[in-house]
Amino acid sequence: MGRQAQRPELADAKQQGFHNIGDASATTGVSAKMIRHYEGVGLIPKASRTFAGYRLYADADLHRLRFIKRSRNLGFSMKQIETLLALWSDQHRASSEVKKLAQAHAAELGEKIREMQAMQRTLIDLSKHCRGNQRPDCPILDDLAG
Amino acid sequence: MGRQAQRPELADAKQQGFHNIGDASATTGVSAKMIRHYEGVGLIPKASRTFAGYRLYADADLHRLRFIKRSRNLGFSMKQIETLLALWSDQHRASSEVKKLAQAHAAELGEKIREMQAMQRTLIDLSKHCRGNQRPDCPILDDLAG
DNA sequence: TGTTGACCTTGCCATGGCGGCAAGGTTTAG
DNA sequence: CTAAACCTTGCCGCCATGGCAAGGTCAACA
Repeated sequence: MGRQAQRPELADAKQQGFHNIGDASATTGVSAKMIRHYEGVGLIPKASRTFAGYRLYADADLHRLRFIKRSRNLGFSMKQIETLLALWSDQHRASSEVKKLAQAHAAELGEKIREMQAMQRTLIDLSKHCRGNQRPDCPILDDLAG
Repeated sequence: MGRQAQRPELADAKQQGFHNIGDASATTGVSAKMIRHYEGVGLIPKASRTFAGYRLYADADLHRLRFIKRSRNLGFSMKQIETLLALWSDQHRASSEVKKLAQAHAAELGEKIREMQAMQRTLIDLSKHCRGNQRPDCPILDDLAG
């Protein structure tokens, strides 16, 4: 007990404040699958491992994962998040760069929103003109048929 | 000349009002690639072929392709379009079914629009609070970092 | 101590709608 | 006859994610 067991390792690491991928997933909201994927594509550094090959995450890694999660929640693409992460860890960044990226993304969103609203308007409009009863005549189909 | 050449076939078919895939693509706005794909997944029937294997499309096929194109333009999924096509060719359909599908899709769009608007609002809000200058301090990154 | 069940590992396949490229056959115009 | 423009099939890529399978590891409990 005073000495360490031969190769507990995971338990050891946890006592030293590390987390396995399940814990990391649970506390960051990023699925284990995606954590591995992010590692694969280089969004996060390669995790250290236990003797048995289990991935280990320190608090800084969890922080980074939460950053990614929040960025995804705002709809940023992986490529954009790559840039955001670089800016985040760059002490000499200009905030204008971050702002530019955020505004560009907001504009992209606006574009998509406008497209979808146009679709929605058309659909609602068509629906208004459709009786929606047991009869087959339907202005919606007529419109789609041209 | 009076007699037909041995195996013109494509020229023959065109004279009979058929179209090759290039023409079909040009007149419907659906890429040749996607026309083949739609055939593969059963959205459109298997095209007839010339001796040489070139696909041939009659006007009814073009009509169907335009229907699909317009449906895609309104954001319907392939699965939904499958249903729409079935309703279109069903003389005994109830227009209520079409309307229900259109309204359901409009609702889906509304949901996505709302999500994206929420993202956009957050981004714009964060951007407002960011100076956007040469200095590194940035509320956007601060927010992403939690 | 042995077993069980919950974890972890890698790797491959699927999604949705496309686009692109390659290697080959066909047609048409010059 | 040749060159260009078409057509064919088939495979790979995108993006971000989920699922499944076959195997190794670990923790807890009897």
